[in-house]
Amino acid sequence: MEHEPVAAPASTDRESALDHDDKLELRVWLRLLTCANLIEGHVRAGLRESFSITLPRFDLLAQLDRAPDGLTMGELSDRLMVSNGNITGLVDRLVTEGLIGRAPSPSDRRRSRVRLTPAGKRAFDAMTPVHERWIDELFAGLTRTEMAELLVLLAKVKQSVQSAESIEKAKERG
Amino acid sequence: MEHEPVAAPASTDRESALDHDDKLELRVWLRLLTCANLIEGHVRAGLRESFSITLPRFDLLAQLDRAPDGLTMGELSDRLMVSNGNITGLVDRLVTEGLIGRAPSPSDRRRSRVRLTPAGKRAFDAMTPVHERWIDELFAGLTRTEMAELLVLLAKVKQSVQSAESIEKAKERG
DNA sequence: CGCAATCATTTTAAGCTTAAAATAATTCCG
DNA sequence: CGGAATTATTTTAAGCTTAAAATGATTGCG
Repeated sequence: MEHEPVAAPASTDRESALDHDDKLELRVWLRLLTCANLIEGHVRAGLRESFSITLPRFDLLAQLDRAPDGLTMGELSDRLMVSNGNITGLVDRLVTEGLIGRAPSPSDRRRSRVRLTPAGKRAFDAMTPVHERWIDELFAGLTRTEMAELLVLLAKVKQSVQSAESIEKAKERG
Repeated sequence: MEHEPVAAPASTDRESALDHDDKLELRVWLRLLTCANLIEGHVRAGLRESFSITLPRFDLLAQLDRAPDGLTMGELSDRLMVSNGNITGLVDRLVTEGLIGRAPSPSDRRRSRVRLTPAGKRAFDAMTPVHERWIDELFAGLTRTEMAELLVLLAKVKQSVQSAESIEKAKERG
C-alpha cells in the first residue's frame, strides 16, 4: 500500500507561503529565519529534556566557558546579542543556581566580572558534547563543501547587514 | 606595518568567539544565528520607530494578509512557528487594537477564524513596502546569484533538520 | 448510541526580552 | 580641581514565549 504516513504535511511555515515570484531578498530572509527557528527549537527542546536547562542559560555558560578570565555584563550582552537588562536577570538566575559567580571589578566599580563556578564548568562540560552531536545531526544532510559554501555566503550576509547598519547610522548623524 | 585596517571593532558576537578549527557544523549554525539576530534586530527597531508595532504583531498581520479567508489559531501557530498559547495572547492584543477580527468557525465550534479588518489591511499595506525596502537594503551586499545559491543551501538545511526530526521521532516510537 | 481518543484552543506559571529611565562610577577637559 | 559627558549596570513596565495542564468540541468505532 505504500501510503507512507510521512512527516511532510506540505510545510506551512512563514516562507512556504510566499509566491515563487516574490522578491529574492525576502525569500532568503524568511528561509534563513525558518532554519534558525527550526534549529533553535530543536536545541531548546533537547536542553530541556536532557539537562533541564534553558537555551539562554546554556548560551551564557558557553560564552563563559570560552573566557577563562570571565566576562563583564556588557561583554555578555554584546556576545549574546541581547539587551543589557536581559543579562542582569539571566546572570542573577544562574548565580542562584550556583553555576556562575560574579565579582566586582577591582579597577572599575561599575563593572562586575562573571565566571563559571566549578559546578558550572562541570555542568557545561557534560552538556557540550551532546549539544555538539545534536548540531551535527541537524546538518547531516549537507556535505562539508556545502557547509563551507554556506559559511562563506553567511559571512557576506553578516557583512552586508553590518554595512547597511553603518550607512544608516551615518545618515542619522547627518 | 599593515596594522589591521578598518573600523571593525573585531566583532564580538557568539560565533566570532569560535576557534577556526572548531567543528564546521557548529560554525555554520552560529553564523546563521548571528545573521538571523542581526536582521531581526534591524527589522524590529524599524517597525517600532516607523510604525510603533512589534515584530510578532507584524508577522501575524503578514500571514493574514496572504490568507484572504483568514486563518485559524492553529494555522497561525504553525506558520509563525510559535506555541499555540502564544497566538492566543497575540491575537487578543491585535483584536483590541482593531487590526484583526475573530469569528467562530460555523462548522467546528472549537475553532475560530482570524482575519484582517479594513483598518488592519490599511495598516499592513502601509508597512509592507517599507519593510521590503529594509530587507533589500540589508541584502544589498549580495549578488542575485549569491542569494540564489544561499536559497538553495538553506533549503538543504531546512530539509536536513526536518529529516533529522523525523528520524528522532521514529526512534521514540520504537 | 456512547464513550474513548483526539483535536483546537485557552489558561497558567515561569521565564525571557526589550526599550527606556534611573543610578552610579569614570573620564574628559577647561 | 570640578562639572559635563560618557559608560556600565540595574530597574521598570510591558510584552513575548514556552511547556504543561485544563477545557471544551469533534471524531472514531465498537
